[in-house]
Amino acid sequence: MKKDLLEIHDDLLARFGPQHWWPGDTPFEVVIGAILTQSTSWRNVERAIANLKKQGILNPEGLHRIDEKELALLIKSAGYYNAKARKLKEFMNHLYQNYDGDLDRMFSRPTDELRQELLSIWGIGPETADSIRLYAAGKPVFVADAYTKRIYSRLGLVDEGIDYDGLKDYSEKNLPRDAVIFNEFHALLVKLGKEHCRKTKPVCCGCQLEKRCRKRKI
DNA sequence: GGCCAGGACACCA
DNA sequence: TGGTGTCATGGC
Repeated sequence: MKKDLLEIHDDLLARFGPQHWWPGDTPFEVVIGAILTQSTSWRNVERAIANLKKQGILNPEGLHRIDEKELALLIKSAGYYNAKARKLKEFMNHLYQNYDGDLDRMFSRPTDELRQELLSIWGIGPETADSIRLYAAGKPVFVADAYTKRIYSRLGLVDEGIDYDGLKDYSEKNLPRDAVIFNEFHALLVKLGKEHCRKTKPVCCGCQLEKRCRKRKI
């Protein structure tokens, strides 16, 4: 079974090439992007990030100081902007109250404790917490998302009703525990999902995995 | 003009 | 515990 997911990883890597995830110049930028991209296309997030950079506040001090309502207007393009502004401020408050704004200190905590801590912050759920751990902190944890579920399900690897932790556990048990592979595989699954496994497409049309897909709509 | 996008939370039965 | 509604912009 372990060979199975790794084979898919290798197939996708050969097909699409390295994805160079996560887009972001610093770990802090990755954290902000992970929150902003919740249920939102990355293209819309890029505009919001560009606005924050333009204002010179894409750093811990800048986002800690800015007023929540003012922040909401700057990230408007990312959608759900009021909710996301609150989420960003909740994270910043936590970071300053516990680590004096030092992200490295936060990331130095044991991986499991870091997850629990991130989940305790309002607005950070399982996927965002794991995205932060993998792509910002470099921890070897798998990030499952809607594309992972759709693709695994269509390949018949998991049941459609599987939850987030089930997807994550399945992936981690069937792949080498390697941050580089977890990083690339998640990015490749998103790439595949965007191009070939959209919600309204019943199968992964045209891709190398087509033979393995079951012709059913989920 | 409808569907969808790199989720999470609140509320209710 | 599981299902549903809400948050919202922008590309296709």
